[in-house]
Amino acid sequence: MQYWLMKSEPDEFGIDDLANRPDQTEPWDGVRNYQARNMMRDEMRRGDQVFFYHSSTREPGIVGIAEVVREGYPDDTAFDPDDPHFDPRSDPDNPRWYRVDVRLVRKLQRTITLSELKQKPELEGMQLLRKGNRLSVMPVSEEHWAFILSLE
DNA sequence: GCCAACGTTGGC
DNA sequence: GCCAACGTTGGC
Repeated sequence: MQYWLMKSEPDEFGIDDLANRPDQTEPWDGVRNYQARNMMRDEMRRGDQVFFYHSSTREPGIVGIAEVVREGYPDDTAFDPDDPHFDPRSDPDNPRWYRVDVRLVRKLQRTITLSELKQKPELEGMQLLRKGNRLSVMPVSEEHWAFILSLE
């Protein structure tokens, strides 16, 4: 099993939105970055655990845990001209963009904030904390996963 | 709202 | 294939 972190802006789709979805499950669509696409298409497996991270908000940080329940499949929001993530270069016969489905495992008891994570020497080298990191989907090592959970 | 960092695009 | 211009991300 592998561990991941996925970012979402709570104004767009937050942890409570996931909690309120049918079966607490949501397709993670709209990602238009090749590195993130490759991970969703090729690497994420059913049962993998995911930190749900709130970005671009007053207090950015990890707010919950989700789980991959469906492995990579084409993101058909790219085919819909009315969708904000429409991409005319993605062809249904040769899809450019992929998504996975994730289901809520649980909300954390509290937000583990970015500023708190930055202060932990144990997390040195974590991708989330690297300068200029903009990936919305990234792997988390087992050690970092366990350490972060111990902060809760 | 600012701006640094980074990815993508497209002319050459 | 290079690289300048542009758009986006995301913390602050």
